Amino acid sequence: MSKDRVVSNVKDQELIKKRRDQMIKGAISLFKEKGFHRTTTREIAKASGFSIGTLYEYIRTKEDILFLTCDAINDQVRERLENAVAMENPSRDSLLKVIESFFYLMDDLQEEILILYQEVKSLQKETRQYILKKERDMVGIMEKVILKCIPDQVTKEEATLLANNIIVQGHMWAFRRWILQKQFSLEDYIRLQINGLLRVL
Amino acid sequence: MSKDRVVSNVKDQELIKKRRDQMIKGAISLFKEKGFHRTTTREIAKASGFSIGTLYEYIRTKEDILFLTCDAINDQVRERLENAVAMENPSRDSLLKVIESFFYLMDDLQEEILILYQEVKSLQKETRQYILKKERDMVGIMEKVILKCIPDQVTKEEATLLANNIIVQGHMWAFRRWILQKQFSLEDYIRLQINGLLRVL
Amino acid sequence: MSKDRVVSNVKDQELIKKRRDQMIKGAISLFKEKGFHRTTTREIAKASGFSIGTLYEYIRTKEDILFLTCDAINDQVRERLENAVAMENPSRDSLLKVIESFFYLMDDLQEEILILYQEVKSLQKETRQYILKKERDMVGIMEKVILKCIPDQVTKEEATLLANNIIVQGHMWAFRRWILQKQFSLEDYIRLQINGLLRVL
Amino acid sequence: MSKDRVVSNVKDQELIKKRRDQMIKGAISLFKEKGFHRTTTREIAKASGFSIGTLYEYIRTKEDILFLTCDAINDQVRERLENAVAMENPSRDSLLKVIESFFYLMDDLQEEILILYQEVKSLQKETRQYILKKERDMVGIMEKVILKCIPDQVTKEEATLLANNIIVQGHMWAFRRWILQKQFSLEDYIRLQINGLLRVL
DNA sequence: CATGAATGAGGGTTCATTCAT
DNA sequence: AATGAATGAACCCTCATTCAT
Repeated sequence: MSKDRVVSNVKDQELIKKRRDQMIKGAISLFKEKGFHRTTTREIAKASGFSIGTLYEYIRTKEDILFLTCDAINDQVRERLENAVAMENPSRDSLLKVIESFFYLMDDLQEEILILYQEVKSLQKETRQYILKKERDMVGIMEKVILKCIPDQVTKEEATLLANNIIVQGHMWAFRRWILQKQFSLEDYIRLQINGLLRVL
Repeated sequence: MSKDRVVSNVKDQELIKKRRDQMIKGAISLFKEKGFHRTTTREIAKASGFSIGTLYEYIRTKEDILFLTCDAINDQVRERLENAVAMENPSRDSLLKVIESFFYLMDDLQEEILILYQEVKSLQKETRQYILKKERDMVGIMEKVILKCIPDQVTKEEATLLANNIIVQGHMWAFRRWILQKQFSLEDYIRLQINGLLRVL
Repeated sequence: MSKDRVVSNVKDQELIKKRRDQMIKGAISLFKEKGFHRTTTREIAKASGFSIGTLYEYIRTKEDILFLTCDAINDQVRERLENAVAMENPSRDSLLKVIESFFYLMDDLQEEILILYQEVKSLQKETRQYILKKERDMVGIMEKVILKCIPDQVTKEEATLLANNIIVQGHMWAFRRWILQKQFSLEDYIRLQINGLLRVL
Repeated sequence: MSKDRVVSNVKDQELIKKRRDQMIKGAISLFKEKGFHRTTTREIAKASGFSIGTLYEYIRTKEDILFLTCDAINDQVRERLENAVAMENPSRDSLLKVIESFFYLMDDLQEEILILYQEVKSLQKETRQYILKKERDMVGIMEKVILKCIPDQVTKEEATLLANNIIVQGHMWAFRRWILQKQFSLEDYIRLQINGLLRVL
């Protein structure tokens, strides 16, 4: 399990999950507000509803919190993307539906996406690569959907790039909101981007 | 002048420019390596070739260094983009040339782009907005090129989005290199992205 | 409570009192020796018997220490003055006794008085005024004693000035000791000053 | 000469005097505002109208400035007191005139007196004693006036104490202005204090 | 398991002083 | 004699982490 990368003094696995969920929730809201480096472990403990001592019963270092947080965000995105994918049968139209869902998802998780973009670099190499691996998996999912839905229109290579493009177009709604969300409504943004993609597909 | 947002004790304007250039150079190389927060002012001073006391003769706070650095990166990108733009007469082909140049430019300034993506959020609101304004200007340049080169193919709205897409496609070559640069050579990446855009244009 | 003007991370109120008492004791001995500005927080921590980190668990800024110190000195003087006052019934003689006690008290707290004279100005305006208010209260006590003991010999105005004179005559034994204590023994000083006052009273 | 206690690189004695006068003027206005420790040498240089480099041509250390300043204040007080004394022939009345003049003088030099009270302690032992010696001389002057004017009413001892009392009553108009000047006009203060003294004399 | 007081390395910043020009 | 850029020791304060209770 991915969470086993973080060591805890506590044995009770259920409790670990419960406490870490509290922790992640607190951390996300703080990281949104002030970023990882400007957030103190004391603040995270407080936002999580327990003491600094207790916090350290469930992690080893502050970086562990960042890892758990990034991982949780990743999982959330992935799960919801997989749900969207599962609902559709392969067809050009369903691909568009998936893309649309993904854009809505990104709108929903804007701040979380921002955290990923800005803080992953603070993870140690090994942990960072673990997170990036998951992101790669996400691209893989999108790529597979593309290849399944429009096998004749794209090469493998093109599908890979397309998957990346689509995902980054979702992300950019979050990380470039200071420019995009001033000029486009979410619906316009989705319509226009899908329009652009349509000509390609 | 943009640099006047940062106060210096030293009066000699030329010297200020010289020292700040040293500073920016040192800071960029350190920020690349360990990010803004993990870099100490002492390290920056050393990398710049002078003492910590001297460093603080040319800035007021550590954040000033980040601002100067981001601003310098921005200027560099902008200048080179403007050069590329200036070389071409308006035509569909020349638009492609500009895009290509931009992608090469992004390849060249990968690490600098990464700094922008990851550290701008550490600036104070006002300063951050100053930097973002410049980024908006950059989009404006690209948008204008599009509208000049292919006025009949795109609406104003589409041009705006296209400009953003192109720029972010350039950026992603930098910030997603862990995935893209494993699967594509720069030339392939450019070719494929431009191919995709061709169908749109 | 006056001490609540200073914020602490620690919750245990008794511990706060204990640690701050250690702190004040250490600070006084250092301020006596080298003054507020030449004393470092590390020295205060050391003199208090704990680490710099612990020091800052009980205060927010170095100035807080000065405030706590001044306030503690003030309280000490006041308490002992009130004790002296409480022991006497109103009469001309008892007024003299109170004055005498006050002079002995000043001899006892010479160095502390010096700290007040020299460092209060380093407090922020608001805090300084809080301390000065307490000093005004002290004058009020003395004034009341005068008015009670010799109501027929002095107007309200004269009592006010007299109270101030007496208090400053006490203080000057401390802050002019380099001249007074070379020429007078404490007993002589008290005798002579009271003699002078006698003619007035 | 007292000023020779401070070493200068510059030879021209007149220039030294001129520059140091500028310096003292600047320093006094800054010390009034923020005290010795919170004033930087750069600020003093600027307020004096020359560069930090020039400042250090005329002194050796920051403390030298404090010394020169205290000494200048002392001299000013002394000179004006001596003038007042010189104008009178010995008599009980002229003593009162001198005292009155002294009080007016203290009102005039309030802030300067405050500087003396709060900053002299920052001088090195030897220098401090030099300043205190001058203050002792001032007491001597007052004492002599008393003994000359009312030789039959006071013993030598009483005269000494009286001189100190008068001087401190003058000073307290400055250092306790936060309480006295709220309740008394200068004229009332002088009248009342002299009234008190009258009964003694 | 939970708590929170204690720790001290380390960070940003200041400023008296020097010295080459 | 005047200048002001350069220096670095030293200061205040923070905060991740530990550990006794």
